[in-house]
Amino acid sequence: MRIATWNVNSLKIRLPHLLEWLASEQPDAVCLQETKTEDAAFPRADIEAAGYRVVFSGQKTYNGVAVLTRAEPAEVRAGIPGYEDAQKRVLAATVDGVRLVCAYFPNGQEVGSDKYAYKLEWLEALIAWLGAEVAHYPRLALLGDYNIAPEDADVHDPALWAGKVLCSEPERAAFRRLLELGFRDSFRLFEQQPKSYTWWDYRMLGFQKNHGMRIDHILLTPELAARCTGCRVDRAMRKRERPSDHAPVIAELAP
DNA sequence: ATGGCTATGTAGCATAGA
Repeated sequence: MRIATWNVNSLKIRLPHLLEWLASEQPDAVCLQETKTEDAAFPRADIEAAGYRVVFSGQKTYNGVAVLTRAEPAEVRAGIPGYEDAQKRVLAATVDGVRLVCAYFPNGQEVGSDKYAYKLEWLEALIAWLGAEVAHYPRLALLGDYNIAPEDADVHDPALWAGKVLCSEPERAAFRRLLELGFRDSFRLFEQQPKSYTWWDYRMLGFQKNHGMRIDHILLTPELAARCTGCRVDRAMRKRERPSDHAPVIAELAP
């Protein structure tokens, strides 16, 4: 089973990229973030024509998540239970015996800002919820744009980013707390190229210079990690005209 | 040091992203 996550930075703009990528990579399940699309305007027909079922939770302009699956999804739930949030950031579904949680973590803007406080509060709610979920779903994958670079090795210029949003200690501590729930970082289960990133700034030739960060992740419960045979960043679509600033991350799970 | 792009909403810029 091939599962993937991709922050598309507007599904409307990126739909041609997505359809081409689905055809070439043939994933069994895909979690999308930043669809920026209201549910009424979601391009369901195009995605179904490509051979996927799709569920989504979106809003105008900001945020928005979707889960595409080859098989019929079950137990579809939007949001973090008990955490009221107008921002559409979380969507969960079960497919092929795997509980998929698609998440678009808050950016946080700047350490000390209101948005940063919201990010930390949101992280608390997520961790509390997932602590219970992993007991209920031993085969759970948390896929998404975490907006956290877990280690300095995940940042092209750690000195420049030290203590800043995406790299601050409270954010990294939250990531470690996810690991303490038993999650494994699928990317780090395998030997990888140094300076592997998933996001590059549109400005200043960020991609061409590989000035990036690894902020999109696939975390797996131990049972799924034991089945994981590979994880990679797919940079191909980032090289195209009008790309998303994020590249997809793809993990392979043995039956 | 800042921000250089990109997307959206909406009609000339403001906001947000990371």
